[in-house]
Amino acid sequence: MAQKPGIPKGTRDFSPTEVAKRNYIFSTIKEVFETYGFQPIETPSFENYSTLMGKYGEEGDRLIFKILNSGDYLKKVDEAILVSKNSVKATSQISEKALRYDLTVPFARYVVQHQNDIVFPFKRYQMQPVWRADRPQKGRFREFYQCDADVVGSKSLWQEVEFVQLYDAVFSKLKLLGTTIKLNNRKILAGIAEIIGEKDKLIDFTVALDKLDKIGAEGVSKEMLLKGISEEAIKKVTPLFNFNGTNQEKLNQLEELLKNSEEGIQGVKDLRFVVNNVETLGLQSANLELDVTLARGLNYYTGAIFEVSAPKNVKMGSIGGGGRYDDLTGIFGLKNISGVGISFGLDRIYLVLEELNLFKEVDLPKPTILFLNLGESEASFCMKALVELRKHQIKSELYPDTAKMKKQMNYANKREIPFVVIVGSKEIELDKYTLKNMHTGDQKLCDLQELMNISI
RNA sequence: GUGAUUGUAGCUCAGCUGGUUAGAGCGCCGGAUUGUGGUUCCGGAGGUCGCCGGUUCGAAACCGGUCUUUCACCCCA
Repeated sequence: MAQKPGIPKGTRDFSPTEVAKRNYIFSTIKEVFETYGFQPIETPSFENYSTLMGKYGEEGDRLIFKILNSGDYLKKVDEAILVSKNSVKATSQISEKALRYDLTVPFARYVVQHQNDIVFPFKRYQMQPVWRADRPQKGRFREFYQCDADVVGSKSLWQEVEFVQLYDAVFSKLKLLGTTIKLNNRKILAGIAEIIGEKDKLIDFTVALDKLDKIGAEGVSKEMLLKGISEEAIKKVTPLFNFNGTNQEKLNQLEELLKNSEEGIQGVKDLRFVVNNVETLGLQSANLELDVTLARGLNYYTGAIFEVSAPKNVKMGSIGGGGRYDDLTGIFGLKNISGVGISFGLDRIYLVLEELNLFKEVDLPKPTILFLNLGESEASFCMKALVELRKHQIKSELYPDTAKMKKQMNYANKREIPFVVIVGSKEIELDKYTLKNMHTGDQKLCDLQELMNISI
């Protein structure tokens, strides 16, 4: 009985056209990365279990794909753990490898491991798949690509300015106009938490605040109360629920609100540097928007936080994100190295471009000329011509089987091959080729040199 | 992990409140047309109705479980 074919949940096959479109995005991002001075690295698809675990929070640990040990892996597990059916404890005993969850942690590991060979500040980019054991939904897969660019070993805020420009450059180049680059700073969030006297609830506070545009001011207040944040504190942050105006106006408001928090004031200063310089330099198509509710990846970001949303008419989660982490490599033993980076979500960008019909005509690698196969000696004659054509980079192929002409013509038609060469006994005798233009239907007898002059 | 949702031919889908040989369009293969494709006409192959179990005289249809699809929550790109 034949097995029904299928692929795991949240994974996809890509057709030639899809691959071509994806490559178009890849090469665009890559080109801009290199223009900005980044160099590529690659890391393994899977890392040591211990390298990844505990780096993304409890939720992250759950979403990491673990790889089962080889051999009789249950034999070594403590009897007590097996009996207790404690999955978490058992996992650490039956798995010592796990699939990459993002590109940042492996990069941190890379930097520490190769610190002696790296010239700091180190600017690297990396475009590889990552895996998450998430439940798939719109724009969310279990295998997807991230395109990251990070700088380690520099605390300069010019990097933040450059990353905003880089985002703008890529999306402009992709003709994806009207994206919004949201900018925040963890110091602002920490400052606010300090002002309202809920410093220890920073994470709960920001996670709730992050949902403002989704559940509204009322929903946010409710969630904050639920997390044990006092009513009085919530009252103090209400101005943030209606936070608008230009970036400069927002900065002024924040300055006033945070005047009693040293950290908060530093955050305002940092943001002002970035905002002012981006304003001076200008952006091609993106909008830079200060967003105090932005709180993604707070587990490790310490300074700037970025997130890019697609143009407003497209319903899609963020298509990019990033931020600064002052002690990126600390967990692997290299202290005082600051990192800042951004990421492009290739698969989501693809969906957005598709929805907005922004893929230019993709060049599918397909032959310009198909030689029909009308028999063994004819095929042999054609192969000699093919050798020459291919030496001249002319994409060409011979229909592999001797089949009816209708069938071979059909094949050329379906693959949209623009030219067909017909060689029968007549042509062999004349040492010529009948070249047929599949678009116009015209055909003419020509020699090898004329075949080579085909340009399409 | 929680809550919904989907699953019938290669593809897109019909199939009435359970009733006997499960249909269409497109695609595929062959022929009309043995050195000429896209059009047309004719013919053909292809499905244990996602899987397992239950209810029933009888299940593609009803019920339960499981997998899958899509979506929301959580979280994230």
